[in-house]
Amino acid sequence: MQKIFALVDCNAFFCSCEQLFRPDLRHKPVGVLSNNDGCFVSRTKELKALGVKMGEPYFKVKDICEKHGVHVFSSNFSLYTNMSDRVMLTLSEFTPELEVYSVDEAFLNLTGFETWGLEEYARKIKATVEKNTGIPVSIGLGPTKTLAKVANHIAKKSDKAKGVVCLLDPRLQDIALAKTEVEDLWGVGRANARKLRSLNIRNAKEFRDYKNDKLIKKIFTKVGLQIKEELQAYPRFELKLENSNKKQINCSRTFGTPVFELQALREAVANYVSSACEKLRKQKSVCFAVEVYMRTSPFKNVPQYYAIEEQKMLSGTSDTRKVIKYAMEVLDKLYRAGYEYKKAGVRLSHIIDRNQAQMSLFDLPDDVKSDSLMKCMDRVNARDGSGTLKVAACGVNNKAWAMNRNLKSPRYVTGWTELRKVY
DNA sequence: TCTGGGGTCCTAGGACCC
DNA sequence: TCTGGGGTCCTAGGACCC
Repeated sequence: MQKIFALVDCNAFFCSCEQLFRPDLRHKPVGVLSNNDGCFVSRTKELKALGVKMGEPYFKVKDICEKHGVHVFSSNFSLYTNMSDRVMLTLSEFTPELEVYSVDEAFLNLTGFETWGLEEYARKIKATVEKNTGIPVSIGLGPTKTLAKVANHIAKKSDKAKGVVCLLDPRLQDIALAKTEVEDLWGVGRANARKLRSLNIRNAKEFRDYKNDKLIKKIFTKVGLQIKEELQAYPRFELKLENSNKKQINCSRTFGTPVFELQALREAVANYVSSACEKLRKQKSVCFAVEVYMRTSPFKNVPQYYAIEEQKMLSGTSDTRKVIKYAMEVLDKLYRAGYEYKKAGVRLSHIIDRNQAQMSLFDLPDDVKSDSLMKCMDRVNARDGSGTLKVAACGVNNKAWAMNRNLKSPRYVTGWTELRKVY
């Protein structure tokens, strides 16, 4: 039986979330900035029309924004993840199999739904999501994930499509692929687009019909060939269903103001470790290694320094205090005085399920006391806001390194409102 | 003045083993 | 001085995604 994939993608997701609580901003140019109010990460179509690009640094287009009365927000991730949960919950009612691909995208398995009238069904999904959550979405349908992506791309751009495009008919695939530039394909980035162009492959149809598979595999690896086959309507990427745990957990931030002192770096890194360990405990895992890095600003004409090192641990842990201890050893070793530090980060890796963690002969695994302390901390922070309870190394005030978020919207969705995830 | 953050997957190459 | 071949595991780095 032919498989059928749908890709549901929220339109200008972060902006749509902000507009929900500011109906006066509907149909206006609105943008959301990255952390530290750095660059644009979400734009309404009205803002795109003003020529503001994705990833554009805010300071470069501030003039244009002020001139056209653009409403600009700092990012408010707790709002976005909360809204994302609601969207995904609604989608889960329409399919037995849902893959949450990112905060604003999901793949649905609609195989065997033909009898319902697929396009009608997709329109019903779209209408229901918008009714339940207020978030507008576009939907692409196809026999493979890659073709569903292409369909979605067209659904977003075309006025005629009214938000839904179905690419199950091979004749429509021909037309759609001929109109799709190779760099707009899912999985084709800058480097591989350049390679394809050098073979005189300009659009997705030319790629799909290219004869030399061996050459594609050689210059573009196995994945390149899989993409090509997906364009030929052979499914190569399946839905990823299991709520899979992260294999590495990062936390890094650019500082609001540059940092010179070791003590300030220690505080910042301790905070990043805390947040990473919280995520680690949430997925009931432990890690065996922590990596720390620090850097100066590559955009600034000052002496540059970048250092990174991993510290392995003798036993798996998710105890914030233990990981901080290891991280501080690395940090102290890497730190050089006299540099203007602009960013630091940590990465937890070698992550395994807590139950599978082997006992070590040389180091004590997390004991019951550690577990209950961490549990208590997580509970309080979930209830009263993150950072209510922390370990002392995180510091308490005077955070020169804290993020600038001057344009943040209020806390619209408050308290402990996490929706149960039972997709 | 002001340029984000968090992930995954693949491959090549080295270390090691028999 | 001569010095195979195949397998596995790990890591660094590249590319890509949203």
